[in-house]
Amino acid sequence: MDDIDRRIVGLLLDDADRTYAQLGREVALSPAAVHERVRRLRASGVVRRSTVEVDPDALGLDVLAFVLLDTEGWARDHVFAAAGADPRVEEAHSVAGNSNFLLKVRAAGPDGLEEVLRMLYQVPGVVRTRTIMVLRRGFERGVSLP
Amino acid sequence: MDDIDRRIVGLLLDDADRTYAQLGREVALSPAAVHERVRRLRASGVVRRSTVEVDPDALGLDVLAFVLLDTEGWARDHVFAAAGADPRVEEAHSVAGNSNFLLKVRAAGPDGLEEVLRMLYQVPGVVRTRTIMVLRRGFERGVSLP
DNA sequence: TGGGTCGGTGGACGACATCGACCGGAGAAT
DNA sequence: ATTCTCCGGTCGATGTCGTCCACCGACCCA
Repeated sequence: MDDIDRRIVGLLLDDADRTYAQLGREVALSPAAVHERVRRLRASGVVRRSTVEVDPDALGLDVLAFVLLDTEGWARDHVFAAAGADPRVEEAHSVAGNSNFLLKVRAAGPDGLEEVLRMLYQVPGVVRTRTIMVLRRGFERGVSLP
Repeated sequence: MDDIDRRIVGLLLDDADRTYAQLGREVALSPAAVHERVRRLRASGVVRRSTVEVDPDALGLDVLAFVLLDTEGWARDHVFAAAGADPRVEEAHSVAGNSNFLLKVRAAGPDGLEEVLRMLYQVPGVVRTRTIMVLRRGFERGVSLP
């Protein structure tokens, strides 16, 4: 994980369609050398997978909300399992503060969000939810390098 | 944007390295037909770009937090602009509830997070922040189709 | 000094993306 | 009802690119 690796990761984060020849030109290496570095970045788990960034609205996913979850007792494993099983929950974190968990939920309409909330109340230990509705998305980008 | 398009998007979300031949087999279409559909999905903005999912820890980004932002007056444009200029802010949303904005911040160590907070207080209108620190990431996946 | 290892180069090969020519079916207009 | 048109598909050709292999130089340590 040297500086060249970090530059390669940064370039791939920006656009994973770059060819090895292009990457090689940008980091002053042969295509084969870049190929080998990327292979190792993937093998070591630094690069997990390549995916595609989509417009949620185009898929009808027009509701975005963050849900704070309050629980009683140790509920982490149940919460993560239940949340992970619903594709509408994009993220789940255990957090510090007044609540125990924070989920990011994206759904097609308010009904979808409500279904997620109902599902969450089935989870043993969950006693309260507080939903922060997103009015307007400023931006959503993934990890990006400085 | 028919059902086949949705299936293609779902497959690309899962793994964008699939060849057109593979995609074609999965949706019962020729490689060329899939190629044309993907070209149009990109042109129409449904698919924005292809990127790579990385392990934040491998890049030293070990701090994740959500920051609730309280403002006075109309501060949206300033907030989004300032937040967008800092690569440590991965998301920024205008939200309903007790606070006006919700940011997702990922940094290398607590110092990076504090720098982001200091930067935010420079933004005209910002009067308070509340930071929700993530103790443990359950999962972070992007949009996924049911 | 000399062998071993690691990471790089260059070239060859086959797979794949990409394009063009052709084709068939659904609608619209006559 | 028939013909025209257009959209979206298949098929096949071509050039680029990913991928592998053999070789090489630098560096480390005995």
